[in-house]
Amino acid sequence: MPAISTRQQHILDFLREYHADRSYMPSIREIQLACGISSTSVVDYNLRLLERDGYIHRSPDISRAIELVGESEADLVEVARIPVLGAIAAGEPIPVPEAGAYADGDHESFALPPELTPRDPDNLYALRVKGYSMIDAFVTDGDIVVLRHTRDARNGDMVAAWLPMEEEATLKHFYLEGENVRLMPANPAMEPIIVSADSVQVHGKVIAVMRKVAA
Amino acid sequence: MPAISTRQQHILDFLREYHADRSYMPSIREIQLACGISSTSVVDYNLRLLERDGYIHRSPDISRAIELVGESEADLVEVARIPVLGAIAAGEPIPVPEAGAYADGDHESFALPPELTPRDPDNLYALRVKGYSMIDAFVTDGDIVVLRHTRDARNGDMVAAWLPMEEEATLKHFYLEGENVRLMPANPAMEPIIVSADSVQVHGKVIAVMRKVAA
DNA sequence: TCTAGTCTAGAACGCACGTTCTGAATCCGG
DNA sequence: CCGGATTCAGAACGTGCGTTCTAGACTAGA
Repeated sequence: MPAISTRQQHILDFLREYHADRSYMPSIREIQLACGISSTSVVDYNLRLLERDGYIHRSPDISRAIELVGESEADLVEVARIPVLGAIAAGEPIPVPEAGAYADGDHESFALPPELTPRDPDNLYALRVKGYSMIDAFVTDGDIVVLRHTRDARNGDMVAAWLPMEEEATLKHFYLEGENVRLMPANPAMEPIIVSADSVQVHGKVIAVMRKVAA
Repeated sequence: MPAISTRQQHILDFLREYHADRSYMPSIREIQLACGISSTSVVDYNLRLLERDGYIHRSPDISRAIELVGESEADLVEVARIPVLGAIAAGEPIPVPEAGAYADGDHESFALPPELTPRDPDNLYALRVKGYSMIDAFVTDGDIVVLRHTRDARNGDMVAAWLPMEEEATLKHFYLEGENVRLMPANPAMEPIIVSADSVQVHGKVIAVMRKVAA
């Protein structure tokens, strides 16, 4: 990447700033005005140099057809926004997603990285873990668990379940065995729980877990 | 959001497709051609309706100044791309980031969500956890740990450390106490390790942990 | 059937804007 | 000191492109 004059740097900065507000690019004359340049030909001249050096790309005879190559455009990734519906703790009922809670900004939201996003990013929501009751699932206080809202789990899925009898929320692997449900901790050293199928409320499948340790 | 005619839907689709290739918007006449419309005034008419209904935003008298409101533009988030340098396991040395390994695509990369991104996203890298030796840090096989490469940790930081004497890699909270270093498991039920300061290689601070449980 | 509303056409207008031409500073190695 | 490369100015040209005017086609309700 060749060196760059201060005037060219000034133009590049203005392009970025302008594009951040509107989503289109400035005209030659707007660049001229903003950068205090006395002639459109000078703007054109410097834009040619910027294109030759690979900083921008232009399409001839087309208004505002300047593209910033690489940089910001490549770091932009489409992510799924997931609402954080509340907290999940051992002794408290699990917050239930109301209809229409997924789309809009009533709740704090969280951007799931593409690597963790399922093919079908619908019906996803997140809960903030409160307390240390779920360490057997390698989940601790402050973690964010991402769930898919569904009532039917398949064997082996990790689910968020509410046990009405025990009044307890938990994260366990789910196995349906006849009339009963076996809830297996992820940590094999812990004991499984076996309850009747109708005394388990499956709230969703666990898709991902994320934890911020430090800044 | 009011209903939308097929012609307007056609125009919206073309706007998205066009903007995906180039990063600017088509002119009225290009829309006319692409959508098989016989007059520029019809394009203008439908664009007015689309703006009235909140699908797009236009700036008068400015070429190609159509903005798609909400949707894709809002779901695009700037994320930090972090290289996954390798695996971290109990008995294997921790991979060391070589100079220049951060920027480019020699390695698999991972997009850290903005909520977990520190103010200063430099010197970050990620390791994939192999095995079950770090469950005392609530980290299990397959997890991704995000680290900041630094040799000096402050007390209380969770660090990735290599113990040459024991030939062991571990994730522990770091406390410097005189000549010694106390390494505390995140799980208070486990016992701390105390070693001399010069027999600990701190490889980095743990920034975040993420885990994909299911699709 | 009349009429108001919506949608479509064709054409022309006029500014917006990329481009180009000429010429003058400024910089630099020989 | 000099001749080429680089950068800057001013002006004019030609077209890209948003806008507007007029009017016809099609629907739906009175």
